[in-house]
Amino acid sequence: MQLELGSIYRMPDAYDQEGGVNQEKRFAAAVQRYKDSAVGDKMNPFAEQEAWEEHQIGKATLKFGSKNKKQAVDDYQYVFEDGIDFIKESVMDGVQVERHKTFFSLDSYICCGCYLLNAVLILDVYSSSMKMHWMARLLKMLLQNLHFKRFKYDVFNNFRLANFSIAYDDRKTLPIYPYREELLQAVNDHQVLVIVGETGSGKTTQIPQYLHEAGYTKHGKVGCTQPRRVAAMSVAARVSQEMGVKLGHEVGYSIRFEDCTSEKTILKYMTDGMLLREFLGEPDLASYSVVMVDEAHERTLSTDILFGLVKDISRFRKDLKLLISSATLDAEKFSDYFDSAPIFKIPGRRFPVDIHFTKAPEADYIDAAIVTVLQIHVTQPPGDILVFLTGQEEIETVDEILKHRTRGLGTKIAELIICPIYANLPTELQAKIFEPTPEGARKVVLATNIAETSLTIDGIKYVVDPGFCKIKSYNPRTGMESLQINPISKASAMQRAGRSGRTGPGKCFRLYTAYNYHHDLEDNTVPEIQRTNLANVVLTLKSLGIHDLVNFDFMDPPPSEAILKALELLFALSALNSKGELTMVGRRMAEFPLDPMLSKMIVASDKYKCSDEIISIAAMLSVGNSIFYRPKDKQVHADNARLNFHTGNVGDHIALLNVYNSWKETNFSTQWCYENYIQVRSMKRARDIRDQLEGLLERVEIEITASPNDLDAVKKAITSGFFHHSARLQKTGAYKTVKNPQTVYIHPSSGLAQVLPRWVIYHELVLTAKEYMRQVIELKPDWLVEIAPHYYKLKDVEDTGSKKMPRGQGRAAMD
DNA sequence: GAGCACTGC
Repeated sequence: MQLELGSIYRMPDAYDQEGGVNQEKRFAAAVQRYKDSAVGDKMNPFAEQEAWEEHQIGKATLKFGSKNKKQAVDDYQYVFEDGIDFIKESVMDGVQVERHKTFFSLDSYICCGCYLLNAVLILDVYSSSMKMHWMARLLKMLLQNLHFKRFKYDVFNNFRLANFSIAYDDRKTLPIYPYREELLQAVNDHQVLVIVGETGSGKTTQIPQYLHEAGYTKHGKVGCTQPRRVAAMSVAARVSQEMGVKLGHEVGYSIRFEDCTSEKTILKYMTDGMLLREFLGEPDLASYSVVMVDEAHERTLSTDILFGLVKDISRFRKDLKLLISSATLDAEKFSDYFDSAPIFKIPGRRFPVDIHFTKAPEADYIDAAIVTVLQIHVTQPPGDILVFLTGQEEIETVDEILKHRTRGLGTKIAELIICPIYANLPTELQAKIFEPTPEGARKVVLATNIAETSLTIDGIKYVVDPGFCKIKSYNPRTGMESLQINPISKASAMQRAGRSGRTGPGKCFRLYTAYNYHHDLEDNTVPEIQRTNLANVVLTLKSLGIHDLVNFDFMDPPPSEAILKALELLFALSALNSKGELTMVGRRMAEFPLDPMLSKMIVASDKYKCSDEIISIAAMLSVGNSIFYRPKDKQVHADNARLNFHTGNVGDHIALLNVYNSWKETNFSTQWCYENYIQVRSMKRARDIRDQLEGLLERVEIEITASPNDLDAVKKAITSGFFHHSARLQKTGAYKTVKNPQTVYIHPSSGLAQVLPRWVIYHELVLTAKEYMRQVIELKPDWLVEIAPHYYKLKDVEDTGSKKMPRGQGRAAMD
């Protein structure tokens, strides 16, 4: 199909008033090149738009009724014998989509154009007529895609140049713009405002600018929090472009490891956790005139704590304006919490999404998902598919089965490109999902929850939602965490469905019945604060001078048992005194952005002269369990590589230290990581954390000292933080925790899993198939009494059962 | 001898 020049040029939005004539010439040249290229004819960048228009026309004539029903049934004629019967139940309406579709089409066109032609030229043509918003999106898309790396520089240059001339006008086309005056009036009249802004409304980028234009930045900053680092960075970058200032000057962002602000900064985007940290240094947020908590509906731990804090300070700082921005579903809850604050609604931009449920419940959602994918592939028009699964293992299984089944069908069906994506997947493999789908093929993205909020994939038209996800929960009684598969909430289901309506009208296939949806799913996911270990939260609040935690004004209070457990722990770590006040130790601990037990371990390392080793261990532990890479087909090699760091049965903490130090010796070599089955990304993170901790040591006046030949010193420092995570070997080969006795096991991935020392200290308890201790070191029982005499008495650690120990066990390296 | 959703400081 030929590219229709006029179809672009007639669109008023794409037309630049002043530069029109020049633009036209340049554009014509670009298009000529496009036509000259061999591949030019193969693409129809506007297919998507045409399909959409067709759909809209169809909608106008068909409307509802029996005719509509019939079509839905026709759509899903079975191709496979065991096909799944879907019923279209509802349509999630798109909002304000009139002309914006143009730009969706344009950027996918340009994307192809960059790839096949000349990035600079095409962008040059469009740069002054294209909406900033799509420009930013496009840029993101280009940078994310490995194929486009070499265009980075040029695109960026054009992007910048383009901005100066068009920034202001473009802002006027966002859906929020007509509400500008009304919004500013509302902010003026009320101290707290709940803003309901759907995706694409422009609230995150525009509201802080409106406030700045209205003079709110004269006496303080406008701060805007985001739940994720990338969001804070990219939004700040966009706003600085729109305002025509350099990033880090008037507009900046602040995230961990990276403070891109200066004294000039008046619009500051940051992660929610970062604002929480700022509270510690500035408990009344005196330097802010407005705080906007964005994406509040996500209810991250930090957001929830921020709510309590900002609500509190708004009582005595009447000049501080609060904006809470959230998705539609729970706006009233936010309003109630903030003393009936008014709700301000702003429409967004999204295409309509048809929602289909299964007629009958599906017993096996994995199988149902596979069948649905194939059904879509065979019966539905082009468009990529996104399948939500719960974890790596499921993704690998579905990947295999899909490959197997499509191979069986041979050339009868079009090519199906399968792309797995989950957070622990190495970055270079993740990039695959952003590659454009070749003509005639269809892409299936198998994703975890990462695709629900954290990353968006263009071109997704169909979403398959089995209705499950893995959720972490915490049992305060046993101190055990578990990661289990749970049904998702309605809010989550809506979010997943919406993922198909980003670049055109979409369809969502839910692998559960409409009855299940309405009757069995919770409205919202239980907020994190109610299912997590609160030790760190309590320490933070205590260091802010908040003493009465049980009566702290949480929007959804955590279980009081969890608070008491946290208080107990902090007392045992001597971070709190018997009156519940912060001690000197506690004050030092609060400086570290770590779990209190890790912080205590660092503070204690001063005494044992091994702070150098301890901060490496703390950094490695806080990266989590994603250090070692263990692909399915090379498990034996990976396990051997891991055991190399464990010679002498030194314990997992020391093994982690060995990993870090070996990596450091290679001058942080990437190659070394590959050779040893270690995740580069995790190691870099560990290095960043370690650097930060090193800086903080100075702040709490702990000298950096190393005791390379005294592992006992290191283990004693660890014990100082983790003494209540002690366990003793039983006759059966299981362990029993010393306080609050329960039966636990060493995790098979531990270097000590075959050794079974008599006494161990563990880093964490995780409930999976069994109650497992993850990251274990051996311990001399007298240390417990020596290090924590207030917690252990001699009788607790008497080795009464030692003679009955099974032969060959309980004799580890330390004898 | 088993299995690590996702963020954030």
